[in-house]
Amino acid sequence: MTVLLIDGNSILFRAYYATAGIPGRSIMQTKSGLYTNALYGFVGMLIKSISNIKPTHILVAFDTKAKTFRHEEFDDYKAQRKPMPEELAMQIPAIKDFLDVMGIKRLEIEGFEGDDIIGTFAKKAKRNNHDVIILSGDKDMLQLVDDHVQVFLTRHGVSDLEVFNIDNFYDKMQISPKQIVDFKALTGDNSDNLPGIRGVGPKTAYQLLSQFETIENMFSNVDQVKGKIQQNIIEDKEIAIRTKRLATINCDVALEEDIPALKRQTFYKLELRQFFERYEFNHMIGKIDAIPNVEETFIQEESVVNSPKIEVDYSFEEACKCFKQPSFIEVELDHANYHRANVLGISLLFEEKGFFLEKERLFDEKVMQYLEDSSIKKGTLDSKRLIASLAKLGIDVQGIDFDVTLGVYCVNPSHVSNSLPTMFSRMIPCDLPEIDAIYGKKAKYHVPDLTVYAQYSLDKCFYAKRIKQPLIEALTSTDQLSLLTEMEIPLAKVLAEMETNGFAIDKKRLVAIGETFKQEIERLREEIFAKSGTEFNIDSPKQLGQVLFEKLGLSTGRKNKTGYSTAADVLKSLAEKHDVPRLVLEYRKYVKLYNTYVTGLIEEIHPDGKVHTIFKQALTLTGRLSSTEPNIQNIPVKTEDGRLIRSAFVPSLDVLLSADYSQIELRILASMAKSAHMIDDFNHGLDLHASTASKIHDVPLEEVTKDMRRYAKAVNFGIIYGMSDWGLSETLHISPGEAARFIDKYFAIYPEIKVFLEKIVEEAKQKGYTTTLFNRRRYIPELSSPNFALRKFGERTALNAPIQGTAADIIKKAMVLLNQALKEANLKSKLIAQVHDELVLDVKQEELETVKKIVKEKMEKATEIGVKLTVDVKSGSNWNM
DNA sequence: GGCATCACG
DNA sequence: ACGTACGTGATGCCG
Repeated sequence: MTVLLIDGNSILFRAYYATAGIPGRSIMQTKSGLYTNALYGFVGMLIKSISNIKPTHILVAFDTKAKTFRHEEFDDYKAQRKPMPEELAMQIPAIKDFLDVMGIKRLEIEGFEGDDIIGTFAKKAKRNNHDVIILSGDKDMLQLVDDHVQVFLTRHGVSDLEVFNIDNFYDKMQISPKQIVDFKALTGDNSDNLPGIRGVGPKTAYQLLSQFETIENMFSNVDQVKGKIQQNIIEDKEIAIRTKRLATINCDVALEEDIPALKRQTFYKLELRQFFERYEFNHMIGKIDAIPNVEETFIQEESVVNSPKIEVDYSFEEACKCFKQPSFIEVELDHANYHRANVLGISLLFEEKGFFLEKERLFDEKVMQYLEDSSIKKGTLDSKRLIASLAKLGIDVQGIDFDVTLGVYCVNPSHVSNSLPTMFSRMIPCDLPEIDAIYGKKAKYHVPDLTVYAQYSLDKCFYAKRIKQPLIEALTSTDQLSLLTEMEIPLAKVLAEMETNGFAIDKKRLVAIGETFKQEIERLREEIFAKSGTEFNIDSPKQLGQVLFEKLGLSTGRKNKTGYSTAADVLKSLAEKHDVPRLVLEYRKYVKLYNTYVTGLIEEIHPDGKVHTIFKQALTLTGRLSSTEPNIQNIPVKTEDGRLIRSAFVPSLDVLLSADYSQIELRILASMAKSAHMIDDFNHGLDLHASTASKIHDVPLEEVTKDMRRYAKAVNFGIIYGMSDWGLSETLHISPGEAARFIDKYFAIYPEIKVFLEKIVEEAKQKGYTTTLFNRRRYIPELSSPNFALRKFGERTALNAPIQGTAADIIKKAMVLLNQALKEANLKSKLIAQVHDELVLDVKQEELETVKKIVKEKMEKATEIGVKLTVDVKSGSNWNM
């Protein structure tokens, strides 16, 4: 039996200072701003120790903030010690969490230091003939070394340890373990603020201890000490005796627990893995298997799941008998992109039994009836994926009333993960494999045996079913259930239809446009080479930087992590001085258009001549959608050449219709802040930016110049993003002073806005999250960061998220209402895209006027927010309108 | 796989 | 003194 006793505070300090405060390197943090450097060092040290020492019992002892008997006895004890840095103190709860996850005993006792707890347990352990290893960064611990006790001291960092035991002790220290305290009594200890005997340094101390062994013996024979030191010894005797007493570790602390309480408990890989994910120690996840558990091997089944999992039943007849019951359904596909995939089959988890139906079975009448029966409720992991996948087989899935991913998204958008095991294990113990473990990834992608993916599929349902109730409870308690059931779940169906509808692309036109871009690129490339006098890879920021800043000697602008920035604004400022930066900007524009929007887009065209994007419904932290494969939310619009790309987006019916909310975020701001002026301007159909400009400059509306409007517009937008005077000055190319005056003037005009912005940040700080009109939450942990920049970031996020999120809510509601209205009116026209504040429809010519009316009506009336919502509707033969 | 860049609202 | 507007996705380079 080996007992490992760890001096928690001492190791923490070592771990913290080993990686903090190195010039030019900031303290390790997670994305959300949690400091993790000490945690990281501690975790690494502990895992290494467990692996090497394989202790049966472990204790981590901590100091408490309370005073100890040493303070009672000596006011100045450790008086000069700086307080623990805040960045370290805040990591302690995480370290304690880690110990709990690892099943390791931890202890702190008021009135005693960690040392005393360790000394006491060491004494108990050796009485029972256990081997003891003490881990610390503090040399004081060396006094505990004896024939049963070894001390491992940190040397560099926390994982490089030096072993002290009874055999090597004298060689290393030239004194015995017991003399450590005598040595301190003679020389004093600066770190504990303990005085020694004046004039006695290490050399004299060694000499005195070899002569007298202990200080008590020395005092009894002080006449044998020569010279001036004798006088000091006599005068400082009491001080030295006190120092010895204070430096001596108390090995007789009255403890309730004995050695058996330190026995290591089994740890669970899943919990540990969750812990590593939470603190972004990603590379440690792969090492979990190597950590010896209590029984050396991980007990996989024990209490990982409380109820036995359900085995797949392949019997079709048995499945049919359950078709009156609600179920959880998951579809298995042979491709990551469900629009390009073939259905392998579906798993159905009923109340007690689970089945897998292969694709062919889905066309059976009884199955189709079950799936299309809206009165029988079904839960899913991703309803949009299920609906779209089965729609291709001609099955119109009905009755979906739950979607666990959307449920988690509503509870906390940051809890949604690409990895189902990660997402599930936040709520319940989960040993579901990663999808890559079933299908492989990249080049290793393959469809495994039916039995493999069928069981995997059913397992997914199993976990989904188990977290349904906790999710509903969570959503009910936060008043978010209707956000899920009345907004997100109905929207999933609408989005599935939109994606399936697809957006038609005029490929010939796109190719032709691409040809002209290609020529431009070639021409610009030659000219750049000629004017810079060298041939290089213009696409490499590194090489471009060398040419611009070294060869051509242009003045360097911003720097970034890898070198000098060659970003657009930097090149723009250089364009006046030299042709090359101007040409590079042109070149980049065409390369972007060609690579991303010609070549890239063409690859995304399906055999039906359309692109079928995937709207990510549970990804953004604000509630917006995002779009991938291809992203149809960032198709160029700002430049003439860019708009050519848009002209290749065409109707598959007769005509395209685009409807966009006019300045919806500013209207939401006006509404939330109850800004009378701003609400009035919007309700009277005024140009808000012009109106703002007129108020700022105190001129009539007619006298507002273009520049005045442009400035006002920048301020209006900046408000939504939580701008600073500096940020505004950068975008407007004015001085920060001028920008600050603009902002002051703005708040004087709209005082309610200022109050609102302050209130919303304050409330977010207090609650830890923000909410939208429809109770969507975004948690903002950065608000409590000690890091100034992160905290400021949190504040900007806090005022942007409710606005951006409410806009997202409103258009989502409008989409559900609009889709419903189009169906009820039996129209063939259909929704095909959403771009945050814009909806695009593919319209039958004869329905155009009707559809325009319905779209405008549904969007403008989607929600009443106390400010008029205005929608502009356009139509055309392509998306460039 | 991270970074820089640039497309959108 | 800090470090600098919110939210996304696709691409090419580079270690």
